[in-house]
Amino acid sequence: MSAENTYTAKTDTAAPARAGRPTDERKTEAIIDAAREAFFGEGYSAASIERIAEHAGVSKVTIYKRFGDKAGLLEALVRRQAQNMTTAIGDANRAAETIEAKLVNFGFTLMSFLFDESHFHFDSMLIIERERQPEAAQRFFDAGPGTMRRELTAILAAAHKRGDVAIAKPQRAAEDLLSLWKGFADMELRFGVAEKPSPAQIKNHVRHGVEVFLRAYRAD
Amino acid sequence: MSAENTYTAKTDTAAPARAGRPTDERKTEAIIDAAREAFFGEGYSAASIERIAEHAGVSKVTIYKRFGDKAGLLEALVRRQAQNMTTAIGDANRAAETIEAKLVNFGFTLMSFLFDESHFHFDSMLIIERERQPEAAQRFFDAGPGTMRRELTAILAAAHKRGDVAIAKPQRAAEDLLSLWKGFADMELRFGVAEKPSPAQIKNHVRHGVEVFLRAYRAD
DNA sequence: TCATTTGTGAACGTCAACGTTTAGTATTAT
DNA sequence: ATAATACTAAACGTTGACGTTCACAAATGA
Repeated sequence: MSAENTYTAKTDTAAPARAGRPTDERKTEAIIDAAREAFFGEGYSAASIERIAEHAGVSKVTIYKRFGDKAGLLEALVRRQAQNMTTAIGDANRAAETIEAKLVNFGFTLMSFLFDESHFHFDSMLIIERERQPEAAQRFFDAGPGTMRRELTAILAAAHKRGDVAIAKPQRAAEDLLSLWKGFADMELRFGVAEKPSPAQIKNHVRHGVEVFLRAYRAD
Repeated sequence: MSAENTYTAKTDTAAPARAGRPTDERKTEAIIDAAREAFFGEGYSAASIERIAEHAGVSKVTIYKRFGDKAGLLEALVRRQAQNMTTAIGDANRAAETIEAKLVNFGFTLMSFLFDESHFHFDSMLIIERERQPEAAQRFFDAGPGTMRRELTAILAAAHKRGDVAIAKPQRAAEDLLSLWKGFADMELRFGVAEKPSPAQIKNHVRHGVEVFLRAYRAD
C-alpha cells in the first residue's frame, strides 16, 4: 500500500535499504505456488499447511509470519489469482480486424489461462468455501468472471453499434458466449482426459463457440 | 443385490418377515439427506460424520453400521444422486410436438433438478474429490451428465433426420446446448442470489438457451 | 418369555492439523 | 563486532474428527 518499495529489472529482491536480513521474496512466491497446487488439488479443508510448507521448501512458521493463518493464505492466493486473471484479460483485449477475430482472440487468451491454471478446481473450491470467506470470494468473482463479462459485453455492444451483429442484450449475449466456451472445458474435465488440451485444441474449442454464437447473433 | 426385499406402495418399511428388530428405512433416508446437505454445503473433508448424525437425528454408530465409513457414505450418496438424476431425465424425455417444445421440456426438467438439488456444489465437490473415489465419481458422471448428453444427442440426431435442424455433429451440438443451459446457472451462482430461481425464471433461462441454439442450428 | 436384531449414548484411543513457542542460525546495515 | 531482522527445526498444547467398544434400551419373531 505504501510507496517504500524499490524495484529492479529482475525478480531479484530489491535493496530494502534498511534493517537486518531482507525478506526473501522468492519464498513468498514458492508458498503461493504450493498453496495454489494444494488448494486447487485437494480443496481448502483437505489441504494442510504443513504439506504446503514442505512442498514450498519453507518453514511452517514463515507461512504464519507472512499470511497470519490458513484463511489469510487463501485470501492472498485469491488476490493473486484475480490479479493474474485481470492482466491476462487485458492482454486479450488487443485490436483485431473482424469481430470474429476479436472474439476468437479474447476467448483463446481467456481459455488458455483457465486451462493453464487448473482454474476449475479453484472455481469449485471457492464456491464451496465462499461461506467461510465471502469477501475474498466476492472480490475474486468481481475481478475474474466479472471483468470478463464486462469486457466481453463492451466488445459485443460496440460490434452491435457497428452493425456487425444483432444483439439487443449484450450482457446476456456475453453470458451465452462465455457459457459456450466454459462448457467445453467442463465437459472436457468431466469426461475427458485430465491432461490440459493443446493450444490447437483450445483454439478449436474457442472457434467453434464463436461460430455457433455468430450464427445465432449475426446481423442479417 | 439379492432379491429379499418386499415392497409396499408407500415409503413405509415393508415387513422384513424374519429376525429381530427391523431396520428403520426412514433413518437411512434421513442420513442420506443430512449427508447430502453436509457434503454439498461444506465439501467432503469439511463435513463431519458427527454433525451429520446429529442433524439426521441418528446415532453415529448407526451410520457406521450401514455405510462402513465416510467414503462409503459418500459412495451411497453418489449412487442415490445418480439414480435420482436418471429418473428425472427419464421424465424429461416425454413426447412433445415441435423440436423447440421438446428441447424446452428436456431443459426445464433437467435444470429444475439441478437447481433443486444444489447440484453444482455436488459437482464441484466430486471434481475435487474424484481422486479419492475415482470409480464413484466416474459412475456418477456416466449416470448424470453422460446420460444427459446421450439423450440430448439422440433427440438432436432425430430432429436432424426429420429436417427440423441442420446438425452435422449431434454430440457437439448437445454439448453446446447443455453449456448454454448450465452457463446460466453458473452465472447465477457466482454473481447472483444464492436462492434458487423460481420455475418461471428457470423456464426463461431454458427458453433463451433453446432460442439461441436454434438460431444457430436451424435448418434454412 | 426368550432369542435376535436394531439402535442409542457415552466413553475411548488415535491421529492429523492448526497455530504457538523457543532456542538457535543466517543475512544484512551500521 | 553488534544490533536487527528473517528464517528454521523441533517441540508443544489444543482441538476436532475418525472409527471402535461397551453396556443397555427398543422392537420384533418364535
